[in-house]
Amino acid sequence: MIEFFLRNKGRQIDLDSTLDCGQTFRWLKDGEWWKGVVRDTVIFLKEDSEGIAVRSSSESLLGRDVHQGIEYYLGLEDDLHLIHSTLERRLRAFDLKVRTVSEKALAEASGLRILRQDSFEMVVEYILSTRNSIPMIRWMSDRLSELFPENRIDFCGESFYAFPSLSQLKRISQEALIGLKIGFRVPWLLKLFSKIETESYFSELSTLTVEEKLEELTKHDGIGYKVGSCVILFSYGELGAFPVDIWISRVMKDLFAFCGSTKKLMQFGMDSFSPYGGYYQEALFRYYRTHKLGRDLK
DNA sequence: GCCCAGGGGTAGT
DNA sequence: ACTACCCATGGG
Repeated sequence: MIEFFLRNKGRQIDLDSTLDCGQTFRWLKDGEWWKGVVRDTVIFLKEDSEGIAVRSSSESLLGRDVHQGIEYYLGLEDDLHLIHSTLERRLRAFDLKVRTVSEKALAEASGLRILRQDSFEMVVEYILSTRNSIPMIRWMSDRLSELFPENRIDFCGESFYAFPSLSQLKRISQEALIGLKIGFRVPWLLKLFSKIETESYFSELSTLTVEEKLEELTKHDGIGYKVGSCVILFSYGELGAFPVDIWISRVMKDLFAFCGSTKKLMQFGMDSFSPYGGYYQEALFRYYRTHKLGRDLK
């Protein structure tokens, strides 16, 4: 076991809002510790005012030293001061209600960071997210991982499962997926698993522009603008991506009196809050959900 | 652009 | 028990 302490050094992070805001599905809080699997490494995180205590099952993470791997994964390299001040500048173009609500939302999300997750895992999990709740997405994703005993990692007396690779999922049967209550999403996943040749297909998309990434991802069944922009934001660190779900479309109507298709709302968000629309979107999403606002809108 | 199926868990009443 | 609601997409 590797154990170390990651000092804040002025970089704020709030693990609760970062790991429980809908951008990631498999992290669980157990007492004071957040427990999760990043690729094939089990990570435990515990936060205090000085920084984050880290326990890791491996010395390396994402092809780097685990210290640097964690900093990358948690988005600690993002300059939150710059991001928030840029967003506040963009917000000056709007009226007092927009600015007031947005500033509250941003203040409450002051330690929320965008993660850099695995692109293949994000694609599969966000296809599963279609018309689904976060606990069910977590359940499906965990059961899917447990189908592969070779993915088990024992750490600190508990068992964890790494998310399956594409080559593993190519071997999975339609019946097995149906058994995981994946329902109408099964044909989308089967088509994806058979069509894509190597997992590097997804990581290679990182060199494309946001528009090109969206165009490529939405070629696949089960990936529309919402799922595609989530993958782009949460795995490629495209901080301008602006996923539009039911909550964000309520926000757009409530704050901006803006109605329209997912694509139009997404484009409005990307254009208006460039290059950090993703951070603004997460703050609004969290604010409206935690305060249960806008539910009487459509 | 509009409408609708797809399935099951769960929180609120 | 019953209802409304889930971080939508694809096809008609």
